[in-house]
Amino acid sequence: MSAEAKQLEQARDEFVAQWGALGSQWGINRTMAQIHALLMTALEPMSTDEVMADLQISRGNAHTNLKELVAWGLVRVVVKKGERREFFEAEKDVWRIFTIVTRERKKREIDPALGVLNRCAEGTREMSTPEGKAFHEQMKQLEEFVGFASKVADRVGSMKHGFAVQLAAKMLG
Amino acid sequence: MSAEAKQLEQARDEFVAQWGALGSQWGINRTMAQIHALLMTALEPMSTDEVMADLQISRGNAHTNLKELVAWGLVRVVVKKGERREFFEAEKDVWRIFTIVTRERKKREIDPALGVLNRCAEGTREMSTPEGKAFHEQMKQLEEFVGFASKVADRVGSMKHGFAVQLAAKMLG
DNA sequence: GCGAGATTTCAGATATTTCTGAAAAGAAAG
DNA sequence: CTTTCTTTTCAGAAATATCTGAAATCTCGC
Repeated sequence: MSAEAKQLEQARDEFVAQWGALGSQWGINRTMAQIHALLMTALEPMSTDEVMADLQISRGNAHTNLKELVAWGLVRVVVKKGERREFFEAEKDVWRIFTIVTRERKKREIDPALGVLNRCAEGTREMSTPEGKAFHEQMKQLEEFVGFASKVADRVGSMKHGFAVQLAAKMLG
Repeated sequence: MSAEAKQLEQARDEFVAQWGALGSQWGINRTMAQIHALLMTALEPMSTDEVMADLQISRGNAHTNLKELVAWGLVRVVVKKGERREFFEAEKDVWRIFTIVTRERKKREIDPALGVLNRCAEGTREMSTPEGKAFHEQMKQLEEFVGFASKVADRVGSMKHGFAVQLAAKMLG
């Protein structure tokens, strides 16, 4: 193997390992993040067995996390002709990855919060004591803000790349 | 206790419990999120012992998480005259909470990612094989995007509320 | 319908994170 | 300096999350 190939392998290994570590920080399963990193930097779709071998993980683990990535929409199943096995291919376009993650995180992090705040604000609407009023007020403010974040996430998550770039330019300019 | 006081207590308990559960989703320790919820809805600063009693947790746990919240900047230590103990008070302004969390998450989630991508892009800059070029290209695109996210986070994290509202209006309008 | 190859599931094993409780260290008051 | 109240630390316990490996299920070609 050439020196360059070795260097590439090393860089890719670091990327996979570190992306996995970062995943943990992001509240994403380490293995799921590693598989994502592996597929993002693969030239060809990979089979479950290839993923297992590369990351040294069990079939069950590989399977579960591949399917989870497919559920997120970050990975597609690919069928090759003449092949009975499934192959997996990651979305590589950075903007698409971002919009997918935005939508997914909104669903998991923002929407449930909004539900809680709604109920807590509603249940204390008519209160007359200072404690009750203060609590209701705090819930209302949180609800308003999170509701706003929800709208922003929707908007950003469905933006076309070009439009986002324009908006960003305005923002940073 | 009046019916209204009971209802309030119930609403607050739900808020604390659910905010804690949400914390987990967000990659934040459950207890830390619960303490934050408790303090955000407290009229007066609370002592460690009050927090322990309300949440039914140990002193070590209460202490560690209170100090972590102080380190984030979401909670302030308050000294009352004639009192030897420390009291704790949460930041209640929603926009300030948001900017604090934005800065903290940037530091923990975005900056380290940028470091990894930088190194991986640099280490493969001069490669000549298709594999090497493709990998380098992918790293460069990720780096560019995450670098951009970093700038946006900085900008948002230091915006005044009024300005953010204006920008948001443009964005959602 | 049967066999071969592939996917899916899940009980138990591991690893990781979080919590407890008590001991040590610190700090104000006398 | 000593007492008393408070904060801090941390080893071991408990709770959670994740992974393994093998058995069950599915699916295609014949």
